[in-house]
Amino acid sequence: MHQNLKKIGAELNPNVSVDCVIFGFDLEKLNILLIDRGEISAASGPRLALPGNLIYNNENLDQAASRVLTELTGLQDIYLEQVGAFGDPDRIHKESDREWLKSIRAEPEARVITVAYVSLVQMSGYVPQASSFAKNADWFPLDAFTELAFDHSEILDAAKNKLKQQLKIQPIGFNLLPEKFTLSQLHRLYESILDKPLDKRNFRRKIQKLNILSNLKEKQRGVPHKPSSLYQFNEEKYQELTQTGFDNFGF
Amino acid sequence: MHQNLKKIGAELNPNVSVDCVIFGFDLEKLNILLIDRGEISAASGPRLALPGNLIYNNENLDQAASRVLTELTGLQDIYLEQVGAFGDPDRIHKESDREWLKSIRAEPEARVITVAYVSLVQMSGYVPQASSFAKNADWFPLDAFTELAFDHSEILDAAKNKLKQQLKIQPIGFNLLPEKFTLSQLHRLYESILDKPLDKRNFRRKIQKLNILSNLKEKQRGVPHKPSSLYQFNEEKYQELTQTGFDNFGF
DNA sequence: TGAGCTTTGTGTCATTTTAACACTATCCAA
DNA sequence: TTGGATAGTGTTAAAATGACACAAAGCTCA
Repeated sequence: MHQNLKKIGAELNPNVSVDCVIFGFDLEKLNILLIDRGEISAASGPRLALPGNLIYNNENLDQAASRVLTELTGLQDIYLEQVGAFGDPDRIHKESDREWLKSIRAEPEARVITVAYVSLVQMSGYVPQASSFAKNADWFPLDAFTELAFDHSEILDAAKNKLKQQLKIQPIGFNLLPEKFTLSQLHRLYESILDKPLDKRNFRRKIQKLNILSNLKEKQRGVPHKPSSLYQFNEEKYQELTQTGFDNFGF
Repeated sequence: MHQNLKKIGAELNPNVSVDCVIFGFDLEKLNILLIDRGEISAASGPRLALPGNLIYNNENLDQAASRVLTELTGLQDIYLEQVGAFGDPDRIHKESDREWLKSIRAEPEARVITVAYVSLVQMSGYVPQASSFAKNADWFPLDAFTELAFDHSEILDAAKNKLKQQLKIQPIGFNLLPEKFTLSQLHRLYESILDKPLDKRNFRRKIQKLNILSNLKEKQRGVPHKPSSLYQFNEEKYQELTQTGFDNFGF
């Protein structure tokens, strides 16, 4: 039987976990990083889940989120922002979830509250490598979605909303786009996050007024249409604006 | 010695707590509801703390917050909104805090992460009644502040910020003001929350355009100056706007 | 009783921001 | 060379913002 361990030092805390919602952009649409839990014998629940696991007692929540993300997917050095805590007593007790937990946890029946984190990365820079209990780790398009394990669909929704809000008070894009990018790509990114079309000319005017873009005197090559100018974020101004924020970027 | 209890059913969870940041408005300034932990013998740390305690394993976080608030301060039926989780491993291990925890917890050394909640109430409607381990519960002005127990000052800051943000995307005031109130009172409320002066005329113009106020054809009485018109929130429109929100209420 | 104190309540104007809208330029491919 | 695809650009009308000052109304107290 499972006994509680004394919760000091570097022991896993059986009651608190972290989950990571990692968004990636492939220059067309948003994707999310999920792990595959593999075949679940009896009740056939969803196989996909957010990367997440119990915390250790000697690490803080932010550290735990980074560690867990790395352990399950190999991704490193990602800035994670807290979304909030999820603590329904039954959140992990669906039949298919319990079965899986039995295979990976010392106290599979323990009540676990989880703290969710969100981040944005440039997909091409991060190739997931599954390990630990993740059978696989990969990017999945955010649209056309199936159900996730536990309450992870709910967490994903909360993360999406957080992201939308964030967009209104901070510049976003630095982590999601390659170093050189086109305004159309940035435009698509904003449309993906806000999940609504934005007028092209108005978008360009507004984003330019933020004064965080440098127009490299360089053009796309090899595209079967008029080539676009390439831009770069002015890192200094971008960081400055990230710190101070703006009251609203009213789209 | 303290043994871990099996974490099922209605047992306290030694690793997760909730803390409540309750703001009240006295028509002049913001106040916050705190409990007094009483005399602490040895190390003389702060006596004041946010009302908070461990959760039970069979309740969700929102329920736990409501219950704990009621148990410690007597306040009931308050809508609480989550601020976030705070989980530094040492957040409750200052000397004065440990000493106090020994007197009220079965596992005073356990690692505890806490989930913070925030709410707004009309002070006059809620008279705190301390009980449980709260020696006293009362309102304290938000300005001119001393340190709080644990990491509660940090939590308070986060709650204040949450409140400021909220103000920009939702109407606020319904819970904080008496049924009939003046525009000046609402004005002071907004200034208190945003912690900056707002132009009187511009404020009035803007708030009126929201279309959530009914001008009662009634005036203040007995004030030693020109009496103000009294207003009421149009509950229907207020709720509607609370649901849908607005993109920005740019002050 | 009227003079003084205090707070209410109100409008304008210049500037900025917003939303809506369509056509030409450039490159590649066939 | 033509057709297909995307890039890039400006105007206008309407709305929102921020700055700003003075008369009206009630109370108090000398």
